[in-house]
Amino acid sequence: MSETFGSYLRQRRESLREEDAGYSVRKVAGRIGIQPSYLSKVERGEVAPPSEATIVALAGELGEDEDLLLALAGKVSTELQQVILKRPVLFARLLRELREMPDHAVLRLVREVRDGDW
Amino acid sequence: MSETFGSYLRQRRESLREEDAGYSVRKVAGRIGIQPSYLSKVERGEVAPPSEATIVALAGELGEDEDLLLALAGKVSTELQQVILKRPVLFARLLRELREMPDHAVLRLVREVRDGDW
DNA sequence: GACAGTGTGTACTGTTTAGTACACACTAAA
DNA sequence: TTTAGTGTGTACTAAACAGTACACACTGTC
Repeated sequence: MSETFGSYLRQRRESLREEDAGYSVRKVAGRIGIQPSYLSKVERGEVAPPSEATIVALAGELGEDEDLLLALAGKVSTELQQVILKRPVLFARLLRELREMPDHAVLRLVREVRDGDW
Repeated sequence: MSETFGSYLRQRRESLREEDAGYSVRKVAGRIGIQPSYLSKVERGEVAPPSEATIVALAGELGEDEDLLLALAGKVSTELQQVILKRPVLFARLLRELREMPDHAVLRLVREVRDGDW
């Protein structure tokens, strides 16, 4: 796997850092409660992406979308998994059906459901 | 967690066994390539559910739905996860939107998509 | 009464996950 | 020139995961 997660994280953090010195490796690591050396290794892709909890904390700290960041790490949030696990066969069918659909079609579906003429 | 996976498995296997003696713990374990003692422990919930690969093999052997069996083990197939991971934000929104929807509404959605007036 | 087949108890194992703890070398400021 | 702050290298680890290997006691059959 190409190491997108780490470099994405590093870019985002360094970008925030240009305006706020509080976004050093040490400070960020300190705020989310991990070792700076570990965050450094994560950002450089020297180790695998961290746990879901740590990724979520990072997302909060860096103002990023949790689902996106988790996806870059190859993970689906347990929250979302719970949704599927309650009706596995049904959602499995839906997802497979939607696999090849273009974004805009799925998006239209989302809106339809939300605006609920159901 | 209440041990639904193991007992479900055992029930299914013993039911098949009534008509075919080839569904003993030993025979089934042999065919899917695991130790009988391990399958026994799994069925009695003495150990955690097996890996995805083993569950899929069991589903094939017992004529069960893979997604259902995986769900009983608290897992979502990596195949399905891949579908989500390709468009994480979009599918996250859809799934959260559908979380509270009744089965029949979701099912209607599945049909609509399949019959593709899109 | 040997024999094949059954389920299960006990003990152990390699691999993966998700990190920690500490030290080092470098830079900038006071 | 001490001091505070920076990123990173090295070494180690506890817990979880996903099983294996073997032996035992029991049942039915030939």
